[in-house]
Amino acid sequence: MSNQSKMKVYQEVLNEIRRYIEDRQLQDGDRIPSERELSEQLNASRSSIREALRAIELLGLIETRHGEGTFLRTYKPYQSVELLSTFVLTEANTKDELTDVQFMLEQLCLRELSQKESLELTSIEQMVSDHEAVHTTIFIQLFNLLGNQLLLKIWHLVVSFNQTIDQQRSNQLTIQPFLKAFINRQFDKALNYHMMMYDSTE
Amino acid sequence: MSNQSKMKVYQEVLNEIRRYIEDRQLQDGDRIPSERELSEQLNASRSSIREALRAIELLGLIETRHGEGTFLRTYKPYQSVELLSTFVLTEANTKDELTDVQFMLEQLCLRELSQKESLELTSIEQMVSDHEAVHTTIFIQLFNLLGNQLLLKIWHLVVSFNQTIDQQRSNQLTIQPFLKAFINRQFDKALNYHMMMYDSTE
DNA sequence: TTGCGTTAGTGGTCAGACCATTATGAAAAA
DNA sequence: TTTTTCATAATGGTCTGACCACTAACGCAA
Repeated sequence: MSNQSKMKVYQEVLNEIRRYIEDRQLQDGDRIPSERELSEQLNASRSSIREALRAIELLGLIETRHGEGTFLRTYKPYQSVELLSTFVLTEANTKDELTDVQFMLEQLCLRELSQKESLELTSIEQMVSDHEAVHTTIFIQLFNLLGNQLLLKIWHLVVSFNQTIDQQRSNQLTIQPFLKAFINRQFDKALNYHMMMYDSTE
Repeated sequence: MSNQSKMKVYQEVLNEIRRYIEDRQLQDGDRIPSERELSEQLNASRSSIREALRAIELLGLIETRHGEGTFLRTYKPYQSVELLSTFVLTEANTKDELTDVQFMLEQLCLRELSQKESLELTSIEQMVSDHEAVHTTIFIQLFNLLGNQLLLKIWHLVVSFNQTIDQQRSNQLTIQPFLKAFINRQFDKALNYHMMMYDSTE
């Protein structure tokens, strides 16, 4: 490995793998070269390759199948969940910041939606009748309605971190009125209900 | 390693380390046993120990110092967020989405600031006289004023990805009035100027 | 054609070696 | 005595090579 900078080899490997994925526009389910191939191509020992792979595996970015290979995987944070929860709990600041950001992003989403003229509400309306609808599910739909995939990803990332330390945020008592207000385009009312979700649990 | 379940060794090691920290109530800066000690105590090879340690190092939970040892470190999600962003932001995001998100985050920041009663504006006021002040610099200050480091980090990441394709967004003609309006707490006016920065270049 | 066993490729794990860096303490110098 | 110097031990960083376990693919036999 070109170890020019004093960066560790496994860090460099990380970058190389990322670049590899980027260049080839790999997507969910696509295969990554075998550890031995990477070892040869990147001129690093298999140990170092593995250190990098194990790290991104723990992050939830890849999936490893014994005897088959290593595969890209859409980010599912639940690998690191338990792990982080033990550590993060102590840091009150961090927890608050996470919650705040999640709240602000959701509020942002609602505000943006309120300025759209036409909204395709069928998916939302379905959830009113579905009493199992959860906070996360709902906002996935709402962010989808906005159409900005990047914002959805960012929000989803924040949520996943937040879920490690915090619990189910809203109950049916606030969710149903919230949804109904939103569908009727009473956005101020919806924003109020949304705020209540965070007030009640904090 | 007891490898009873088909869980990988490095996963078990992860749990053991977590338990170790928990039992002893270790805190920021405390030392973790050396790789060789852990290897012996947990009955696992040093490679497996290292795979586990590298993983949590990447998460930002520990810090490693060559020749000294491995130390616990207060967890801040910034590192993980940054790492994940390189994977998440890279994926097929259109330039428009990046710009939109940047704009929305800045707007969010301004809105939040407008609701604060007291603002420490000295740092902002300095920039009015400093005619070299740049869009990025200004908003770093503004996000700092908000106080949420995570939001700043997210915005900054978006900007850094955006700058690769887009350049200097605002010129002095819009920046100066924007700053003055903000300082005088004319937030609606400031928001307008902010919008103009994006209108003119799009 | 169908079924089965061999085989090659892959990840999982280990042991041991060597290097680079740091801390420590003993010996030498002041 | 105090300070400096330097050898030594301990630590992380990296590599090599080996072996096991699992999977898929291929070819041969029924």
